[in-house]
Amino acid sequence: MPAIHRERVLRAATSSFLARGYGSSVDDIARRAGVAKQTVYQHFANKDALFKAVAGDLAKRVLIKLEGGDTRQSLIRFGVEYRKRALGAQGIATFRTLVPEVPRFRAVARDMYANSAGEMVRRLAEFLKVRLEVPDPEFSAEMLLSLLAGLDRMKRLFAVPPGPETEAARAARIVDLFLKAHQR
Amino acid sequence: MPAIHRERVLRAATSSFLARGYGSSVDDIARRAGVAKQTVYQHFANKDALFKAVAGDLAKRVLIKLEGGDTRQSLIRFGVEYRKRALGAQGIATFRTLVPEVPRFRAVARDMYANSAGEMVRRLAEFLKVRLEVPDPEFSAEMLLSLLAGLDRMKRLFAVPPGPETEAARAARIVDLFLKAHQR
DNA sequence: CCTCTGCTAGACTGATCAGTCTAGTTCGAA
DNA sequence: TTCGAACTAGACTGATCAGTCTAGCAGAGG
Repeated sequence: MPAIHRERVLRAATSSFLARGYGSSVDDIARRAGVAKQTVYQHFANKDALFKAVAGDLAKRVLIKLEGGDTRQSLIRFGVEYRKRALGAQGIATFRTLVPEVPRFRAVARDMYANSAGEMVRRLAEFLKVRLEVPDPEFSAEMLLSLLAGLDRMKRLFAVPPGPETEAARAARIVDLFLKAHQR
Repeated sequence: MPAIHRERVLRAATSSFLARGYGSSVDDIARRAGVAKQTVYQHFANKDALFKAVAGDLAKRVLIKLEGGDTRQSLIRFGVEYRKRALGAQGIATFRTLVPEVPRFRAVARDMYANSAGEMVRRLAEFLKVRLEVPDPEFSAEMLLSLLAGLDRMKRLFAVPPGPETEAARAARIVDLFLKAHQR
């Protein structure tokens, strides 16, 4: 089943689901895509299948590369970028859309975690193992990600306005705390 | 408007919302409460009002006291308890229920944050100020809470099975990392 | 005994929505 | 030119649900 409008439907579904959660209607998605409702069903068996396709796409948008150079500077750059994805409007909307539906899509949800945060842990652990010779790199990686997007994500999720600190300053402070905890 | 069955309705609504999110029906809530639908509407103007009442109650269930004694031991006890509330089945269900509805209840959501995580930050900051003479107690408190329930909450939310480490061991490890970062 | 309040059962309205169906149109390839 | 695949508009079915309405019951205070 070759498909001309599949991509168009997928993009529309993504923005519709992000805006209104799983509850957004197939009619709305078709309208946004500028496509007949029937066309949606030509490409996806049902709403659940469409949602899974969207969710799979969304998961991969968090991924970031860790670059070389000075360790502290690399981690700060990484921190700023990670926070931008995880705490930005789209990251938060993704969260709101996916989290409540996890119980109905457990397997997909686990895959999504593995492809996003899980993959970040792996990359970061590798970096820390080489740079800091940490005894348990995976644990340390998880702790750094927790510091970068723990309570701050909660604040965004609960509509709490952010403090005055710049993103760069906050990332630097967090990285410094993390590095201090890993001094010999 | 004195009210015999108000409490009963509220409890039923809590478990219904936790189980199926805001989408659970008023009929279901009435059935769980063993009460006529009309009775629900005698106590709450509409579904939104009922949801807000439930949400307000749920928020306060995270609160924990910090006890005296050895600093490290106090923090570990606190950590274990906090993780139990934040990462336990009910804490996760609460999260799933509230997070997607925040955009429709921004003011309530902010209050809920202030009464739960926000209040924990205040108490913890006070404790750290006295015990560790930390320069920015609020920042440190936020970082400890992030370490305790950052990525691990994500894992629970995305149905990732937890590792083999016991809760006590993990809390201790996290507290030790936190304390190391705050040595003079 | 009477009345008022909180309650009950359950029918009903109007809206939304997933998914189906009909009856076509468009266009490229054979 | 004919065929078929991908598409269109829009009507339709059946289900769910918030919220209203009717009619009536139970029991406590006066």
